[in-house]
Amino acid sequence: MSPGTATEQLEALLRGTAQVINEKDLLTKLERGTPLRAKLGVDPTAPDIHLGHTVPLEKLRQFQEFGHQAVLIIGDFTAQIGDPSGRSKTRPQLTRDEVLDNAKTYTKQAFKILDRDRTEIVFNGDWFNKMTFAEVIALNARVTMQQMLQREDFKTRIANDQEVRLHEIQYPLVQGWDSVMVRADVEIGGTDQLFNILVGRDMQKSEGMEPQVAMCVPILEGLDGVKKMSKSLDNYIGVSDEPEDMFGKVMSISDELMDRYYTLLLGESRDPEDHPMDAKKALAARIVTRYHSEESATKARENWETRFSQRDLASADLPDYALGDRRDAVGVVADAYASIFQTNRSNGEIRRLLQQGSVQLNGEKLTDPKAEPAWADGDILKLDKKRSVRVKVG
RNA sequence: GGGUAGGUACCGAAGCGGUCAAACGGGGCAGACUGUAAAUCUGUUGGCUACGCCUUCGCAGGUUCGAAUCCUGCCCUGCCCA
Repeated sequence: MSPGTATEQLEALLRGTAQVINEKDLLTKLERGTPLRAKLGVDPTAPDIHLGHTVPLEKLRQFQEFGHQAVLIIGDFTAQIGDPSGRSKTRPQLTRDEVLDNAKTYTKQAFKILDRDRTEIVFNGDWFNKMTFAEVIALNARVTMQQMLQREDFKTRIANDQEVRLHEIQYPLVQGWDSVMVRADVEIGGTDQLFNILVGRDMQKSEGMEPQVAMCVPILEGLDGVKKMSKSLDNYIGVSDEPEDMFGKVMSISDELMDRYYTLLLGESRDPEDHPMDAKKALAARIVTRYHSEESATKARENWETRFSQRDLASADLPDYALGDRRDAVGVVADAYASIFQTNRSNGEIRRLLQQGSVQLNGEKLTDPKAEPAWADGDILKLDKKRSVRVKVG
């Protein structure tokens, strides 16, 4: 992509955004022809980034492609406060070590999307950890309580008689101050960040700076299609997920959600002539290609087809499960879940799964919890609809 | 500081001396149907060495044959007042 005129850039940059405050300011800034500083703040509350995070990251990269400077703020400090955005409850606070660990993997993954050479990484702890209490108070004096309480999240919580703790009210302030510190021209964020970003504008104005443009991108829904994609809800597709997983997760979404993913992740709409399933396979393959490679996408697709369309587990590529000490149905299934799928299930739960006909051994339902089948090398053990393993003995 | 309403399983919310591992709804999980879709239907949803046993109803004690339910103290939250 070449820099293009200011108007061309504007048009491209506005694509896929939900709200921009305001377009005129953005155009003015673009017309100056000097590289803009586009800020994106991320709180490393969890190590892995998922497709939900990629929406603003892709937007940031678009700025880079036009020759602008990306400023990625790692909220090592803010992560410890906990962003109340979209939250109905106070977030648990993280320790500094957890945050720094998360930050490391986070940036590594972010560079799957961003151009490293045109990204400036800063930690907001660099300035906040140095602030004196007097300075903190002074920061607080810049805004009014009423302004902070205008925030939707707080309003609803208050309306529902739920607690709002004072430190949460500080969050927008802190995020806003980041904008001052990095002299942001534009701040990118999800629509739930609008309030915080606007506080940044106010802060910059009061510092005599030109206010940043608030650019909000839509929030990506998670696999359930309702709630926002997040690690804690376990409804996410991680950019580091294995190709097979990634492909499978995309295939499990609803058709409506697929349309949403098409626009938000690929920036286009799907061909309504295509069969929804084919469209979904295409989407899945493109996502896998983006974060892995075309080969792994093709492979993932083929394997998915033999496994789920043709239900041919025998020729599918399945993880190997080395039989442990226990040989009874409950023991083996529990162990397989734990060792291969990192899923801990209680014996009672496994017993239920067996009785409900979830488990199959070489295509035969295994319903007796106490059964001790004669396990053989290469047995196909299907734990549930989505999870199967190939048994290895000894 | 005073008054008042509360703290029940993943969430919301019943229960208010035994029949309570705790109604109901949501969510989750599994099965059927299918396109590993949605919708729908069914089952299930504390743990275990399982017709029994153990741990749960903010925490700690107490009353009682017996407590989520009664009493005492403590902790926490909302609301009103100061």
